[in-house]
Amino acid sequence: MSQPSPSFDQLQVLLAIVEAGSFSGAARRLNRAQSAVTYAVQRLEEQLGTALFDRASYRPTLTEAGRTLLPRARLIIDEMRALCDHAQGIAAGLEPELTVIVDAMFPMCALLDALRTFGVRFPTVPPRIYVESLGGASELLLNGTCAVGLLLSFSSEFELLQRQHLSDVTVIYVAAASHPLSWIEGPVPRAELRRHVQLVLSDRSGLTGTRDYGVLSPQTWRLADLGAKHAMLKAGLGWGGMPAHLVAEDLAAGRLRRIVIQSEAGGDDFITLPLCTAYHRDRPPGPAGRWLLDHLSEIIEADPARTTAD
Amino acid sequence: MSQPSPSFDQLQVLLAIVEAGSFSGAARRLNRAQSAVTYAVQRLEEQLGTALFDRASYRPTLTEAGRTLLPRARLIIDEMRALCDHAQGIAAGLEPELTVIVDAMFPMCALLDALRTFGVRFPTVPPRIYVESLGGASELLLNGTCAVGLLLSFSSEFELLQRQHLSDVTVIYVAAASHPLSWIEGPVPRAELRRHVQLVLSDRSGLTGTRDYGVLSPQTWRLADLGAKHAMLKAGLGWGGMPAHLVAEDLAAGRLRRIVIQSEAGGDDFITLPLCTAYHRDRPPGPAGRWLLDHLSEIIEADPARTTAD
DNA sequence: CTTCTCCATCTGAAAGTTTGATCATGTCTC
DNA sequence: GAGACATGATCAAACTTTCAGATGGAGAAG
Repeated sequence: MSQPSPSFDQLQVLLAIVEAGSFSGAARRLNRAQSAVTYAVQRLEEQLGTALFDRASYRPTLTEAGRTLLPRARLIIDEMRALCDHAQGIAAGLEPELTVIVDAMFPMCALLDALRTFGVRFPTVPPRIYVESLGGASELLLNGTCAVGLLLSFSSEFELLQRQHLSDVTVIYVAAASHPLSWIEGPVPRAELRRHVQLVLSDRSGLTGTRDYGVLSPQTWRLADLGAKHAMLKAGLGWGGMPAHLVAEDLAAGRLRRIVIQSEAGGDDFITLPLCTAYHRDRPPGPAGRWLLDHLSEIIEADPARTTAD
Repeated sequence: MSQPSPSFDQLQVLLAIVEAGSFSGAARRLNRAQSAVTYAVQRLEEQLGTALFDRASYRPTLTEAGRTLLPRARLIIDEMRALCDHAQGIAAGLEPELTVIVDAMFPMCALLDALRTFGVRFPTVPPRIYVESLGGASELLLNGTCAVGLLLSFSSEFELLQRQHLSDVTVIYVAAASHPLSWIEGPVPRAELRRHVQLVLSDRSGLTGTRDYGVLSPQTWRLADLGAKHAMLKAGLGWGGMPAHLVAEDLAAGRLRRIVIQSEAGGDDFITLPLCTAYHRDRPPGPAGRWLLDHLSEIIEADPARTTAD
């Protein structure tokens, strides 16, 4: 019973008629004969099983069915146009999609800013964002899952990744306001730190090896997710390092307190980790990926404060 | 340069191939010759300007372009199928859409329940909901904007509307906890009420005429929107009647207090307004509208508490 | 009343699509 | 490793769909 589905072209004719207000007007607009338009509409109506236009009056007017079906037709046409644009972009050398791996420590708001512009500049390249920590992040670049990465550049596998330094992220030590360490006035002696559980971001990939960064306590809980670490810090389950921009709000609101570590030689009481853009040498990104990395460099160069606060 | 857009049929072939895993499998599934499938894919690839399948291996595999384009194709096909279903529903006598006018006093959650089932039962009839108060509601039925209505049945124009009683909504008088009337212990004398501003739901349609319901104070503020009245009551700007089910939460939380009116003859201290379904006699609803009204009757008959609480 | 524009219909011609046969190639079974 | 089997590309012929151009009736405009 169901006739072959309406063709895409028929829907375009339908739209053209509605916009032009008449069959022959649509024919002129489409550079076709009026009889072709009439024919297309007749076939469409036949396939849908319902009249779309009321020809009783001089100007054809949409029936109620036509009126409610119209938005669906418009949607289909828009989607088809998007598909064609997408394909055309691919044909012109753009990536079909852009997979991005972001280290959880990376200042997300800089990336979001960049992606906003990216969406306008490359509407046909849908981005796909992965978030991982430490070695897990570079692994996605190495195994080809992601085309470009925004990473911490201390990882060990230098050879295969092409990297470019971006900026630094500041990691400070914090604990919940309810945590015993918060009660101590002034710098905290290292001996005291060792008596409390430290929450350490870990890494199931094994790529960062056994090296640990900033681990001061013998009692550690390992977490593979920075969000989970954040939550456990706020819950008072331990102390540990966090990127400054991720805890600024909690510090201001008093939910977390900064822990200043008593240092032997008056050294820094925070850690600076270098951020970088990266991609696999064997699979350099296309124009869209290239643009995203360059644009991020510009953004962060223009406003380095992003990585330390907000 | 841009060839004529791909046809809908070509996308279907694309999907069939992906599902079947081979060209000839797709051909069997579509009851067509294998050469037709090959031809369709070739044309599609030519029109899109990019290869979709990698034929190097025995089984054709999607290229990256094909993989990212596939969801778009699927979406278009689904939308087209929805359009056809919609049209088929219309052809079978269903309404193209169902416009419903709901009185603001009507217990919305009963309608939401009904609409949930409605969406499953009539996936091709998109509902369109209007909310108005009093005469404004029946007016939309009378002028043909809406096919069915859920109204208070005290309005005056009986002749043109076909109505069916549903249930009653209980209107009680309330004031904010901060309002002077809330401070009075026990029933409030009418003389006291007259000294405070009463918020009265009004009606710009003029259909309910000059009749007022439950207006007790000479000082009135008229509001055409029940939500606004609710907000102003909570802000303590006056006292007034509200459907019990809309203020139950506020009463429980103490934001609003009920006002019991001292009555001369021990009468009720609340108002009962009859609810009804309605439609214009000249434009009876189709199957979908009919179903919605009947189903609402059943729901409310099964659980009349909906209209008084929750 | 004339002229213009509108849409439906008819016709043959052009374009697009399908079929069935054939071929080269890759996979599976024994 | 040989034969059976399945796959995709290609081609020509039959077929279907779509198109342009001409014609006619009906409403709108002057």
